[in-house]
Amino acid sequence: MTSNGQNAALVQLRAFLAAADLPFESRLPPERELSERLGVPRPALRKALAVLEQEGQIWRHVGKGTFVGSRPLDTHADIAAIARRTDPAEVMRTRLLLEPEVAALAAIVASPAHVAEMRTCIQRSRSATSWRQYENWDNRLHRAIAEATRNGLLLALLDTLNAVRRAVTWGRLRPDRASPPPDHHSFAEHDAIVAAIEDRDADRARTLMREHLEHVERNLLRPRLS
Amino acid sequence: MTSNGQNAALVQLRAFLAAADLPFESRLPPERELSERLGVPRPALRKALAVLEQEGQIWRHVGKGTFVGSRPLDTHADIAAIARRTDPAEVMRTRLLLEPEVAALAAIVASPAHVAEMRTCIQRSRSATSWRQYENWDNRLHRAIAEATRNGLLLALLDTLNAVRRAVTWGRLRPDRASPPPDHHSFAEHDAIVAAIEDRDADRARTLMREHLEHVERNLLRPRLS
DNA sequence: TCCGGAACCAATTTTCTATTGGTTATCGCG
DNA sequence: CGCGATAACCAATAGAAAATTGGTTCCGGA
Repeated sequence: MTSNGQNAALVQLRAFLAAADLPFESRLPPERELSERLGVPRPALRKALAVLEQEGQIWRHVGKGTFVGSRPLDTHADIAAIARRTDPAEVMRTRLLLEPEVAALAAIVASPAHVAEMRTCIQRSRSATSWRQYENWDNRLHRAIAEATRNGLLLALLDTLNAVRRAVTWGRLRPDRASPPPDHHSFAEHDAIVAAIEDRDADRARTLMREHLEHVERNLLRPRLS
Repeated sequence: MTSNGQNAALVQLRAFLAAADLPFESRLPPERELSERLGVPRPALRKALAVLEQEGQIWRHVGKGTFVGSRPLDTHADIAAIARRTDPAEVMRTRLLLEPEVAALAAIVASPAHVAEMRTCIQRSRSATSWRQYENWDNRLHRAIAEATRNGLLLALLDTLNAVRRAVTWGRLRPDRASPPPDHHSFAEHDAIVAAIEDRDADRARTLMREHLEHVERNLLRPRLS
């Protein structure tokens, strides 16, 4: 029992791949054509292909074909598509996971100019005359903290997160009549976070940011009381 | 000059919109059909539509149609654009910020099926016969951990991060001759991380993931010694 | 001069067809 | 019976063709 038809198929397939020396991500012939070219029945060829796929050398997909290399994970960073498959709670949980760490990192590497930018945002948010204005400056503040990390990639990811958040929250906007009360919890919390960053106290910045977002989350669930 | 044909068109269009009471983002009839229904010539209707568009009540696009509400801002995060403005070090710092928290969250909410998936990836990575195969299963493992958080948005962000990482690292691939040695540091570290997740020990999972990535980072800077 | 009508243009969606990996049924051979 | 090859069929995908739609141009008539 040195070789049956199926093992022969695997050997021939390996030989074919070695001989072809295909570049990465390139497509190899469809199964029907390949089975004919190698003189191997399709079921046997499929088993051989399954082995190679298990080994991670190729990947296949119905309607697309068989490709060399590893299956490309979805690179479609389409905001709308993401927003369709998520919800406000998930957005909040993601912010809660990300932003405390961002604040901690900002505390380590932020420059005085960054801190000044944060202070400006806080001041503008305090003098906002509508919820829309307030939210605008609140967003700018959180982005300023992200900028302070001096990590463009991280910033891009947070921008994506924010775009999704806007897309998800779309439609259920606060009535633009009133404005945030002077004792709104966020004001003091924003101050404390920026102070921690200025003090280079990463742990405190992280904790305060987490608590701040938890308060925001609570207000989201029970929005209309002020 | 109380009303000419064009003003009449605007009035009729407003009446139509009020009567229809269309939900947000919904499409209204194409111009040709609408002009016939309202008994208004198309040029006049178009001017009326232009007014409404100027007012921000509707938006239009060739081939798509006319819609109620405000034009959705097309924010498709372009992987290539991000990759151009970053570098491997930044990618690593971002992973170091994100993935420990992801591991901690996974430890809290992962299901046995998720853990089994991780174990499979580890096993496959151990039996890899080339660095490419190893990296493939390493990626799948890290993604399995992200999936275990049951947070689709977080998963999408990590996929974006990975796409950027690939784009940045592109070209400088390890030679595919050798294979990872059996005592490669990642094997034991992967095992420990998944064990911590299975034990629902979030703190341990976070710490182990951070240490693991720090080792990976060190190996990236001084790559060819094994 | 100005507006309505029609034809035309370009971007987009929709529809149809061909392709492709995956599955199932059937037959042949040992 | 068991195993595998052949063929037919299925579902997902890509690609081309056709239809749709907002925008533009041109011309005739009031």
